[in-house]
Amino acid sequence: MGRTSDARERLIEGAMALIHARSYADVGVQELCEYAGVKKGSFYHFFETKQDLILAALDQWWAFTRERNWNDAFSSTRPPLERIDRFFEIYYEQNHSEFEQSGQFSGCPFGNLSIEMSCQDEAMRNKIHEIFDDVVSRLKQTLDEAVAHKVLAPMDTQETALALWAYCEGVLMLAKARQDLDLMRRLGKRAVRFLQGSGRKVV
Amino acid sequence: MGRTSDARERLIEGAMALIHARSYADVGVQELCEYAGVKKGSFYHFFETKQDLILAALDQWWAFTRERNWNDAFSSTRPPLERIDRFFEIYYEQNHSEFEQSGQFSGCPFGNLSIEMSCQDEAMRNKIHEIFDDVVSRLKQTLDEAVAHKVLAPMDTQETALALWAYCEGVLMLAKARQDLDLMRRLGKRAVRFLQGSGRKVV
DNA sequence: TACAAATTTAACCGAACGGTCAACTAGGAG
DNA sequence: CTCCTAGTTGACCGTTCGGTTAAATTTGTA
Repeated sequence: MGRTSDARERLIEGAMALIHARSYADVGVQELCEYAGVKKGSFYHFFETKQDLILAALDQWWAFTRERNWNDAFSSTRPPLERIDRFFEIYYEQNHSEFEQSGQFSGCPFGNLSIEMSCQDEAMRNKIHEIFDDVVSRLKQTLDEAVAHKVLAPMDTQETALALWAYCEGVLMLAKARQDLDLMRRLGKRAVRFLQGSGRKVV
Repeated sequence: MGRTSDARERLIEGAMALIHARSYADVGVQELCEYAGVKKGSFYHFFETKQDLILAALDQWWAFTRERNWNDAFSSTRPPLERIDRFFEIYYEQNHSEFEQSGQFSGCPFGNLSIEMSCQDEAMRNKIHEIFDDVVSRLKQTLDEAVAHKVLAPMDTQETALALWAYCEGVLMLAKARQDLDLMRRLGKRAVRFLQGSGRKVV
């Protein structure tokens, strides 16, 4: 069988790069193909639709992110609250190096697609929903540990994990709107402080 | 002079409705015109470009939001922390009634456009940046008052206001990704609790 | 009533959109 | 060496994209 071909890989990688920097609707199949050095006919040999490519790209990008960043941030050698700090820090570092390469601060690829597509494409919304749940469950585990170690007061860790992830995405959005990387660094550092208000009822 | 004509108004109103529900790129000039019952030639009589219409629509929508919602939430008759609560509540109520009308939870029109356009259109990014600054400055005023009334510990109110707005947008995004209105209600109620962790250093 | 400005209309532009197709090429397996 | 198939190629489809144009029509004013 006619084997070997990295066209598929190049399409997936290019897709994430282009769409992260712009948007799903703004990047066409033609441009995706040119960027990857692939003819349109080949594109449709590997993927049924443009949506299909993006779904595959989301899978791959997410697996990569999980592997590369999270084993770092959520390493069990760190104290729980430091993991949260590191979690935000890694997001910052990534956007920082992207900024130095492209001169642009594009934010979170999942968050971006989520906003653009959630009301237009159920399959994509579901995939991103799953990814978000995955993040939230790791955050929850960390919070559980922090509560068990008594570095955080007892709280509804599931809800707080959701709130924490919302905060993270919100920080990315706000910093993107201002094209202000330093804001992201500063607001990231506040995450743990917010958490410390979560367990108690102070009047 | 040939006067009267609400074509311009109808275009602006339709633009916000359609683009809020979908996205800038996904809604074309043709569809905008059909929705408003206006021919394309008329569109370009009132607006130079599609971007021009959206810029005008942002202005109008923002003026409307300011007037209608904020005089409520930020009314000086409310205690400061209640204003924050009400701020989140109003966002919830709005999305709730939109959901009942359209069966869809579209999130924040400004946040949505911000994510889609910040890296593609400087004029739009600047407008949204200004809008965000406007929100943040009202939140800061409220926090200042809360600190002065000693219902909140001393803190950097500017940074906290930014964090609060980021949280709000993040909650909108997460709830949109899940199409879960109740999540928005619940996470909104946690906002004040997060604030109470902001002033102190608890170990 | 006449004039001019504001508005509407429909026909039109080239380019790009997502997607299809049939013919062709390159390799590995029998 | 032949056959099969995964992969490649470029021409092509109808539709929509954002935007233009010039002529017609409505309108307020003098």
